[in-house]
Amino acid sequence: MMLGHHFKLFSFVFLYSYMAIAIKISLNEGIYLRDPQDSSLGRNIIKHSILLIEDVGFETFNFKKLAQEMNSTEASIYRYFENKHLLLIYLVSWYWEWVSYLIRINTLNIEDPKKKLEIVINSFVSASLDNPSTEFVDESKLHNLIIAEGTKAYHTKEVDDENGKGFFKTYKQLINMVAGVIVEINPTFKYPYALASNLFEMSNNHIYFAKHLPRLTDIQVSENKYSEVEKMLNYFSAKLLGYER
Amino acid sequence: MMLGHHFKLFSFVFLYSYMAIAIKISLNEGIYLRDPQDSSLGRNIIKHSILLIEDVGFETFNFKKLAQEMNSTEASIYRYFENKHLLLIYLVSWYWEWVSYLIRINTLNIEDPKKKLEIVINSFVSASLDNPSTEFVDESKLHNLIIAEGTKAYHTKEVDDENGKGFFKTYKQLINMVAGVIVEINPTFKYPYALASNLFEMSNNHIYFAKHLPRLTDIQVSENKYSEVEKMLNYFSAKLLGYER
DNA sequence: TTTATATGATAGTTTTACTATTATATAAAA
DNA sequence: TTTTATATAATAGTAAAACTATCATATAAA
Repeated sequence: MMLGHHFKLFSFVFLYSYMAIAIKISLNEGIYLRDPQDSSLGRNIIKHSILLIEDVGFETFNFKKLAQEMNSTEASIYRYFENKHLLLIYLVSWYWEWVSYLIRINTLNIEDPKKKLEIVINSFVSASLDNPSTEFVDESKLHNLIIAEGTKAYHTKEVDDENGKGFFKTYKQLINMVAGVIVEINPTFKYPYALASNLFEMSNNHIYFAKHLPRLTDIQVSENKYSEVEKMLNYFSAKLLGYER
Repeated sequence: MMLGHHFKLFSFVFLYSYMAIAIKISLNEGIYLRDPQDSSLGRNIIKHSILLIEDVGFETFNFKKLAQEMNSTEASIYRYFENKHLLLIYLVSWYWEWVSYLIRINTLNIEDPKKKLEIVINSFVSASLDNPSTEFVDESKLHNLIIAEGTKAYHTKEVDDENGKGFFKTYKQLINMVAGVIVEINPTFKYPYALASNLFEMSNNHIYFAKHLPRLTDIQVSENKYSEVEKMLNYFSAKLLGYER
């Protein structure tokens, strides 16, 4: 039993350091003041900000409440992020990077681009499920946050300035990868980037609509089961790119 | 000359009262404390808030700045709207109502549902152009505001509560009308509401992308000329609903 | 052991988001 | 015409949000 406990602890530590090396998410350094992945306080900021924003909404979320929630201080959080807007960009970027990673590993041995696009769509819709990236990021909660608040990261007056600094590069790379798959399926399709970004945005939008404004969509969701959204996006893609399913 | 002046004034008054009767936009009364259409101060709030939000962005916009801009006081504005969030809902609702109105009058004598959908798409894309609704609402600026800030009206923690109060009814009615056209074109199409809302959101999104994050789209826009967006949306619709263009 | 660095504790400033009060102008009712 | 109701302006104030600054202490690196 003592040995068992010891082993468990060891495997946890191993798992953790493996994760940290293997898929440490690398994000634009301009987003943060100090890399939150490099300290337990930083990881706590990420962890609790996901929970708190999801709970109270981005508008009512602030660093004071976050500090209380994690038993730290406002000033300490300000040493990691200039303001809550940049923290949101960090979280959203994390999500984009995570979805990219999911798509990359799940399409590794896949040749058929139609099958690849199915995996892309499945990753958009259920990036929450399967393997978690790290113990401090709850992917399911993060996905919910993206669905409700994600577009606020780039719908601001600072978008051009921040885009110039490369803050949205991970999103553009993700869309670029998906557009590549679309072109593989149909090289004559005129709107690969628009379709790629639309599939991503539509996925989040219609999950949100199903939950809050159901008359704006046809699909239904129940308890984080998004199979109808997935079916719809696959249907749209097949129709637009001209293949049967 | 005296007569001329008098006549001009008269025609202005006539025009104004005609407008007020003919297309006074009726919006859910819960959105405002006092109907801004009923006083010149109220109309000034609408007029200047559109200009100011478009100029500084919704996050940095506040009632103090708005009051300065229109030579009034913060307290006076608060008698019309509880807070800036409800003012945004008002402006967004106005836009939805205006687009609905445009679609209604422009499809009045049209029989062919495919032609109707083209008019719908044209209204989504260029609701800014053609006839203005009233002299105090700059439709072109309002459209820009919707493109940049529109979805913030319903991406909040209050969405369920406010939806219960009917604040988003005009949006749902608009989408319902468009879904009706879609069903006319193809009665077997499984996602009429999703396609309708997606056409609307996609229109705004890709205009925004073209302006600020061009690598997320394939289309280009120049100086409020959105013909490429229109072409794309028509292409998407035709493909999805299975007809030639 | 020294020194650098991170965090906590505390306090403070400026701006935002309101609320309250009174005065005055204007419109409606008597 | 006078009274009365209502709208707006002017002013002042409060509470919270969004930071910034300082110093003490704990911990890690040199």
